[in-house]
Amino acid sequence: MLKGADEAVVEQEDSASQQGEVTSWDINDIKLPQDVRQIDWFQEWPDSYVKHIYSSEDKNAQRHHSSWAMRNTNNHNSRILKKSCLGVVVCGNDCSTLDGRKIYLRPAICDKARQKQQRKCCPNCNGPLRLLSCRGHGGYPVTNFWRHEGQFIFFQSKGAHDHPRPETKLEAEARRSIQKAQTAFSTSSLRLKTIPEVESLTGAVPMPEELPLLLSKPDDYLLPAHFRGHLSKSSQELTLSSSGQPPYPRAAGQDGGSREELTWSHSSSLRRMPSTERLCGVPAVPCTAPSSQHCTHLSTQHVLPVTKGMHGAFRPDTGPLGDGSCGEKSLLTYRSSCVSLLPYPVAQGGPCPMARGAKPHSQLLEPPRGSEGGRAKGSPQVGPRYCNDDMFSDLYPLR
DNA sequence: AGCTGCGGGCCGC
DNA sequence: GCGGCCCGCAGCT
Repeated sequence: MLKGADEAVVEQEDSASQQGEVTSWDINDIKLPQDVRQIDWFQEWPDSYVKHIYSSEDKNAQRHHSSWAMRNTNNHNSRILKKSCLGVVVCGNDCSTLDGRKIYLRPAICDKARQKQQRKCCPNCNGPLRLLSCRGHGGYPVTNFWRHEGQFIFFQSKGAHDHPRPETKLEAEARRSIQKAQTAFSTSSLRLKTIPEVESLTGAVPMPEELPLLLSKPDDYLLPAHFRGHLSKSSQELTLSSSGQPPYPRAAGQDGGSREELTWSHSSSLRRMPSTERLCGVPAVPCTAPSSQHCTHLSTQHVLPVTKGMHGAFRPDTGPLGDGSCGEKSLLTYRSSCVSLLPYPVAQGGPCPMARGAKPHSQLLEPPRGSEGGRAKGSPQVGPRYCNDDMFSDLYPLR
């Protein structure tokens, strides 16, 4: 089914792939290549017909993470894990926030949770929510395949997402946490209205650091160990939450470079706007009395300077060359639908503009040294080909 | 509560 | 047979 189309695109992808790199494999092959010269940095937003080879040490790959909302699909093959895209939850009213952003929520993975989610209202206008299904693979959802083989984890994507990017998992979790916290807060506020302690909370609506949110699981999206060490816990959390949006432009042709992205991938632009517009048009949670104050707090509180080596958290922390600093300072903020990114320096030809489809500059991703030939001592001591995804996220126009 | 992986089963092609 | 999908279960966070 659809094999003709698949193969055609795969061929295209292959031809655009790295020089000499073996990408002729298919996830269904009985034998997958083990003479891999170069493994990839974890791709948070794989799109189009792409293949990646990750280190088996890569925690994100181990967990089969994706920032797309992918659900497990039974393909009756225990060796190959298959996942299909759930699309994105949009506002049924197609509302826009004050700053023109659209609502792109992450569909819950669990069926029941998703149904429940769709009964909820748009956090912006309280209108109905609508699930925009993914039809990027011949009318069917885009599918991702994962297969562990030897010291590598093979990834293959089939189909090009025909919908905007949803929030990342972390953003969705954070939003839920905020929602819970606010609910709890409003409840306790009512109850404790006259109790002095409450004042410690006020000033405020729960400040981000007061919220039980933001990824208390440091390795949820993993940072290189060296980077982790440089952050306070809260900073880590914030940084991790920013993982989906590395401060680097995405190389043209990344992940097979679907052109469609240019037209629909505006969700990325949700995540960033000038600091002067940092007010929030999108409450992180449905607010009966929307308060941009909350969001302002969030957006300002979640700013942190990020130093060298940070390309988003999707870098193998234990994988080969987890280092690979590209040396750039960035300002990341937590970017829920409510919170925005500061306009950190967008890499223009940034330090890590690498993508399989963007052949040039491969030296940038080469291991600092001693990696000639891509391997050492028989192990895949090679530099992942990417720093990360999203390189052009800033360029996507709002719908 | 929600995410994730697994596997049985059904359906259409 | 293959691919898509639904469902329930179990483990985990």
